[in-house]
Amino acid sequence: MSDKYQPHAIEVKWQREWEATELYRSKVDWSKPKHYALTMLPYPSGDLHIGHWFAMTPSDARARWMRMKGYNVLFPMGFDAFGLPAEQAAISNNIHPWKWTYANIERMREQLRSMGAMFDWEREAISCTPEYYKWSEWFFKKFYEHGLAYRGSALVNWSETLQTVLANEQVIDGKDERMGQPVVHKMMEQWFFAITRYADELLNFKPLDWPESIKIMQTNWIGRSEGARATFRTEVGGHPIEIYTTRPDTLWGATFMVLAPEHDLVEKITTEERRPAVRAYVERTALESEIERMVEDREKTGVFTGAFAINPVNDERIPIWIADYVMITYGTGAIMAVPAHDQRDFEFARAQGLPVRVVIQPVDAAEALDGDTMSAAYDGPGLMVNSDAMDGSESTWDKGRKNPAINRVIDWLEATGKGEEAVNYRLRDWLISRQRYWGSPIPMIFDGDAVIPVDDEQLPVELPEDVDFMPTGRSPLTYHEPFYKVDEKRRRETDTLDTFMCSSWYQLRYLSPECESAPFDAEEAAYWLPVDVYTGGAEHAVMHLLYTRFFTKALRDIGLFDDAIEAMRRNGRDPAGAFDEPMTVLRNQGQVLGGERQGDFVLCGGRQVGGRLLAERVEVVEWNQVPPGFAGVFGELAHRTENVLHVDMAGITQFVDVQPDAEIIIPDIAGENNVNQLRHHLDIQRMSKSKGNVVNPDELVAEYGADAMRCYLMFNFDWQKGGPWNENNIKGPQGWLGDVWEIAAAGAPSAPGDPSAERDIERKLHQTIAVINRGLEEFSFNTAIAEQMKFKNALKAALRAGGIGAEVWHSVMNQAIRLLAPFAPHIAEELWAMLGWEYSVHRQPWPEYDAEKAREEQVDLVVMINGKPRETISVAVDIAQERARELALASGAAQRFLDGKAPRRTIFIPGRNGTDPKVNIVV
RNA sequence: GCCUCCGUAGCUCAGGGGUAGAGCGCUCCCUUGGUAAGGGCGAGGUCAUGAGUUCAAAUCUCAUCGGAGGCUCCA
Repeated sequence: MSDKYQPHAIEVKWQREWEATELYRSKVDWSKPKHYALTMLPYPSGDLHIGHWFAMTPSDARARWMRMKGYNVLFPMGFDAFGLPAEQAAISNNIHPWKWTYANIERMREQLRSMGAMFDWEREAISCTPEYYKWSEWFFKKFYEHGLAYRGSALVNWSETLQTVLANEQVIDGKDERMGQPVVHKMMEQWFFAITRYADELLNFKPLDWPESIKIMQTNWIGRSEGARATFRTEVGGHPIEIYTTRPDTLWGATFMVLAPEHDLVEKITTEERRPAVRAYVERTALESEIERMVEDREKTGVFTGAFAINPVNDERIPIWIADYVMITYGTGAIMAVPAHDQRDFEFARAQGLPVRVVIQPVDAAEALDGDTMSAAYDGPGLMVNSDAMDGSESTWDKGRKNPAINRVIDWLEATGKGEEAVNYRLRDWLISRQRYWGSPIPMIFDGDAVIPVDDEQLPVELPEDVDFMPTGRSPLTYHEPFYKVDEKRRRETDTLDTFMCSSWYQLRYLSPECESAPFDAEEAAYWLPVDVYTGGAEHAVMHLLYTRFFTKALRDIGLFDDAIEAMRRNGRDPAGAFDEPMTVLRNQGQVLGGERQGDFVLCGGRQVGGRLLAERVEVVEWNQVPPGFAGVFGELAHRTENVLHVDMAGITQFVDVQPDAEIIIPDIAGENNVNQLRHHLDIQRMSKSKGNVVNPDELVAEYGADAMRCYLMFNFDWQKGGPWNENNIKGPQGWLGDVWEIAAAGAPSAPGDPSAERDIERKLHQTIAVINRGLEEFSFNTAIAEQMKFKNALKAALRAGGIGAEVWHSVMNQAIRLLAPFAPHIAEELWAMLGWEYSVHRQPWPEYDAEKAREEQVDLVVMINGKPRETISVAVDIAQERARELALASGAAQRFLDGKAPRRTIFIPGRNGTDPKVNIVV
């Protein structure tokens, strides 16, 4: 028996043993309750980073805990393997995406194994294999057959850098989320999924236990608003211009209309006289990138089309303008402009000298609003004015029908046929075609104008391997004739599917990755679905997490879960609601950030010119070691750009220009030093290679062992928040595991038991179980581990104090190791074996919490005077209220403060869940 | 600008009307045949600030300040 904890000696050994004995194979067993724990699958970038460990190992601990609690747990793993990086590697390193991806997967599988997680590798799914994407293609076909996939022309986000279109969700601040390069709008014919049809159902989060922030983000993203649609007509030609507004109560205040520059009607209605100006404006807008259009406080620009429209509510003639503040992608791409009550319209009206007419007058304002003098739009409550029959209607802050004025106007619009109630969404349909090679082919064939799906028997349409990667960024499929040419007439679709489509259903493929007759086995789906707990990063809030919800609902409506529903019934389980949502519970982990780094402390000598020092000499010294009489600049190096140092000198930033021939002295770095070697201060921020603050999990495992790593990650952060990396803190969990090892290795004490000491450790054990249970339940891994550490201390103290008999010690150790198993699976397994218990600790039941055993017998009764604690009296835990009051009043503190007088009142607070009982005496 | 979350010990975080807590770190002491270590004792906090509610506020309410994330010409 080894008396020292040596992680490396045991970890690989147990990982092999677990695999050899199929410890983590999960099979359908209708006699047991199921638990499908899922953690987001990685992209095979080639290296597992600390973020993967942080996301996956706590999830693993929780899955293990559920298993010990008696659930049949499925905890699978796979790879989201299509995507741009593979293609970029192909272009720049001349390596085929297949090779690159598979090599990375091989490597990452090994890295994942070193976590000691309970992944069931028999269920691994990889999205870029033909066995997998056959079904991605098949789903596409099903969607197409059911009208959920369609080809449409739309203004799309086009990335010149990536040579592909992107979904709205993939464009951030006008740049692509991957490379951060500008995205422009372009009219293109593309494939879409009709996600907007599910907008309302996607807004229903009632069945979901998801973080509030994600629900809010999705709600905002879907952006439902209520209002009305109305049709204006052009004065000449009578072209209808449909508008959407959330403020139909201000229809009478429309003094002009604005169309988005891309609007279809612009060409038709523009007068000959205005055409040159309008064309110039439209062209200018098209060239502008999204970023330029989004600059804040941008001055409103636009041009008059020369055309007029008739306002249907009052037959008024108003000018039609075009302006880039109206977006073609929102609503109908055309607005009625009500400058008096909409700030944007107001700014535009003032900039262009257009009239402003008040139609909502606030009731109790000191002065009535006047369109000619007001300095900002008024969007508050009031009474409708200048609105014919609607005058006097009360408009409130409420939106939609809840607002009496809006309600009345909508009724009137509908009665007169001038408009109708309408709901609008910010959400657009999901653009799913990508002009890339490394993705699932879209199983469609063009035959002239006709579009024909590929026969099921011919699926999958396989990606050809013998393609040439050109540095143009164009997809190789577009010039690979054997692929696209079906025959003289017919041509295959060369666009591929957005990888988010592949990851929208991977939780289903895990159920039966080998299944050849269907995307998933109905029996497996009936047993395992839905996912009970899903863990992963919050960065997927509005992409993956919205798409996969849509996907599940679409599959349900197409009827693809019908067999599973039938199987569920057959096995006596109620299928109600089981296939409405993919994941019942969602929790997001935070991010592990780079650690903070102190800048060098520097002494800079040279001559002072203006506000800066031209340094001839810079020396790195010990913190605050400034020679007496030193005349230059000294302090922490806060920042450096090229040769300019920002030195923090007692809180004031001093600028130091290091001269080209200056002498740089850095004692830690041998040889001649240069300015680039100076270490400047680094704030806590994301880990990235360029910042040089990335940590490598493989090296850490080699140094500390997987168990210590797992425990450090769980202990040192609030999991749902994340935080800065601090390697120094690994010592805590490492020392704890070492202590546990020693305690276990020490063997049972031979002394006879003292019932009181044994009762104490037993009580402590059960109190610990309660806290760990709660910690795991709530993803509060840090508190669970802190409690284990405390228990270790108690165990150690008890052993030193003596009085624990062999029988109790064995029972306590047996349970303590089981408590440790989910967190540190290797050491737990080793100690379990070392103490002679049967393989495996991971097949043991979780220790049962016994409230009776956790109960304290004696507690301190706190005597408070006017709410301030003054004295404690040791009493029985179940002390009666009357007795407590008596004891409190008799206490020295009470006597002193009361000084013979009667108390004004006394308040008894019983001790509940661990708190002491109290009596507050008000004097 | 709007929405959400968060400010508790040096650090990372629990608690959440009723005595201010944990781990790490730190001080001091012991060990010097576990030693690039081990053991023991201890110090550390106006719970961001201000007001209100209450017998009692770190906890509830409001305001202010500070931090993180998301949305943003959304008609």
